[in-house]
Amino acid sequence: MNLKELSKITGVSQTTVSRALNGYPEVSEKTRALVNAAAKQYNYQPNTKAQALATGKSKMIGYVLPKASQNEMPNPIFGDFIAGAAQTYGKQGYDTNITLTDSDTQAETYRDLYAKGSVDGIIMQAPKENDERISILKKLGLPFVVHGRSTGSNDYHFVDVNNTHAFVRATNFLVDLGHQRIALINGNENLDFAIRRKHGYLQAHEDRGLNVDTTIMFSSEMTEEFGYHTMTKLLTMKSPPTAALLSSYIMAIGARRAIGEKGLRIGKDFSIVIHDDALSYLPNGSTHPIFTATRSSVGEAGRLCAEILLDAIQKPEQQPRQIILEAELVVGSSTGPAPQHD
Amino acid sequence: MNLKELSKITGVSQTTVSRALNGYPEVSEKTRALVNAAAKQYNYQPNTKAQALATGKSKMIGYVLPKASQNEMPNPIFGDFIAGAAQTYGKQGYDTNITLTDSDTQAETYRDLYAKGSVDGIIMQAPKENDERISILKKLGLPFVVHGRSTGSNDYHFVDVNNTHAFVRATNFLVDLGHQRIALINGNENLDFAIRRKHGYLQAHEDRGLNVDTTIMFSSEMTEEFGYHTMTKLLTMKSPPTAALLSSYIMAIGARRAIGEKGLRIGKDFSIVIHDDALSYLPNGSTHPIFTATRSSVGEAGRLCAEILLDAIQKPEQQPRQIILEAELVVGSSTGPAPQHD
DNA sequence: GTATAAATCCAAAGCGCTTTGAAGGTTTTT
DNA sequence: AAAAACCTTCAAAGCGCTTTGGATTTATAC
Repeated sequence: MNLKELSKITGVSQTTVSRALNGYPEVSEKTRALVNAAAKQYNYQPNTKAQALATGKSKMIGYVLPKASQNEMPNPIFGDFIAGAAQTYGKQGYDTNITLTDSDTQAETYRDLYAKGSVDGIIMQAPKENDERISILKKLGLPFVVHGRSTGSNDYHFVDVNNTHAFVRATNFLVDLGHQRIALINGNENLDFAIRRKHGYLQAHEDRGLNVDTTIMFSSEMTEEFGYHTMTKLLTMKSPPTAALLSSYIMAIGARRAIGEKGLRIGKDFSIVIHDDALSYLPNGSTHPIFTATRSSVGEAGRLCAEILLDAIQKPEQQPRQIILEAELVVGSSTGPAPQHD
Repeated sequence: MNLKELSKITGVSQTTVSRALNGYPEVSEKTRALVNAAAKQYNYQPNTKAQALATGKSKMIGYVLPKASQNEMPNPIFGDFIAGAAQTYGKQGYDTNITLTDSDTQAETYRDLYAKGSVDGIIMQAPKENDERISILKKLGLPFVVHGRSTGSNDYHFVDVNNTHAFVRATNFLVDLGHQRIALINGNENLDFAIRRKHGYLQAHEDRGLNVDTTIMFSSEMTEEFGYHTMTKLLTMKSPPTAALLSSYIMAIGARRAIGEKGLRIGKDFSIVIHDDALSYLPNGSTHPIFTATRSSVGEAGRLCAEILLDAIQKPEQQPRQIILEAELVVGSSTGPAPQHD
């Protein structure tokens, strides 16, 4: 069923059908009712491609994800993020266009997406420090919002967690409990969020007059396995730390496994604070938190990104909106006073 | 940069430009080179909407995901699945169109997707028993492949794991170790895969002449928390089981937590076999498996789905291709002989 | 050298929609 | 009753591409 057919059926011109359906005022209520009824009856849906071509708007939001590869994996938070964003998209009739690409060609992919006219706006994820993608997107003039942010430039929309502050607080929390040697198990430090968390960790150390020991600072892809291996390594040191900050729940799972294997008790023998993205399939305890954590919902971030982006698409020339979410510090049973030295 | 401009620049007609770029033979190598060079220089990319409109192919694969809600959550395997699929899509220039919808309107969403001409084909996920979506997709004539399958009809493309057999083997493996009371912690049993796994579990019990105890069979959304609560419940029974089958790694993480809290040792005091989707961020041990598991890579399933779908799009009328992957049974340290009764 | 075939190229139509500019029909005003 | 104003509708152009059918040029055969 297309416009022409529907026009024939209703006996009014294509123009009128189009206008009736799109709510234009210059059509009588009589005809509008007639058209609407026919459209419903024949389940007429305007062809999106034709509509996009005619209007110049594709009603698509672009996401560019790195392909799965050795050193890059599908992001476990993506599902929750996009589900959050979709609450906003759905209402306004936007769909999501996902392009997968090798990470070294991401920038080109953005350029192509623009040249091909595939999307009206883009959500950029996992920004690095001085991320070149940002300048490219700015140059293209394609509306975009960054989930996270990129040190280096400042005039773009973003939604980020106050990662620095979160890890300052987390570190202080542990120091207050008497911990002096606190490990950091971080995400890949070419990513902006990981850099900021590290800064927070370092800053708190400085503030509290504690020495930093780079041999208990780690960063890599945030897998369960990395959490496990790192924690195992820590626990077999001559003078192991008594606590650790972990950048994700997933890594903490591995860390917990390592701690369990050594016969130690979390929260007693070893304290852990994690950053909790509030993933739906990994709730950090619904009543009482399992892990003490800095918590910020990635679904909520998705929702906010979407709102800002849709807004930016409608009115392109406006001040960058920059939202920095404060993570809440939730206290669970994975932390306790530092064990006393015998 | 569009066709018309490029045509003006190169001095040949739009027809020729189009043909040169799309590799048609009726254009001399001279002109083709000329056109290609210009296209590269100006980074010309054909407008996808116009192309789609002209050809009738959108070069988009549709996914319909349920919105996040109380009883439905973003699927943690989605990222890996789509990353696998994209290896295939990318090569052939397909992108992914994700529509999020309430789960009770999924069927309509498919119909709309078809009516709007947004996609050339669809990957259907998380099939239920007698899933109405399948008959709708068949009626529409839109190429689709199901990740999983749906008891009830049989004439469609799908890629599934042999869930029944996997859980027969897993159960037998535990029985061989002397376990007599084996719990089942399953996914939501309105989903086809969960039904099949349960069947496998039951069948093995029957084969081995074991009684089935429905009080140690559970099913729900596969979260860490559900794994934890269920395992806690099991361990506090008067006569607790000595082993359990779990439908996902995520749930096993919760189960492990519960077991640890009770001071028991996995593989010694309590045995666990899981189904492992081989998620990239949750590797079940790279050298030695953490959990004994029936393993089948969801990324691989994604790749196969994509291949079949693209094939089906090219040649619509062909026998349904149905791939049933056998899960491998990998033995890790989460299983051991049943503890002897005192 | 002309006739035939092959190789290149192009103008124009069409994909399904939106939107401009104009026309036909009603109602109101003078 | 004619003029002005508005309301409602429509034909046609245009979005950027592909593709048909035809035209023009070049190569091959007679």
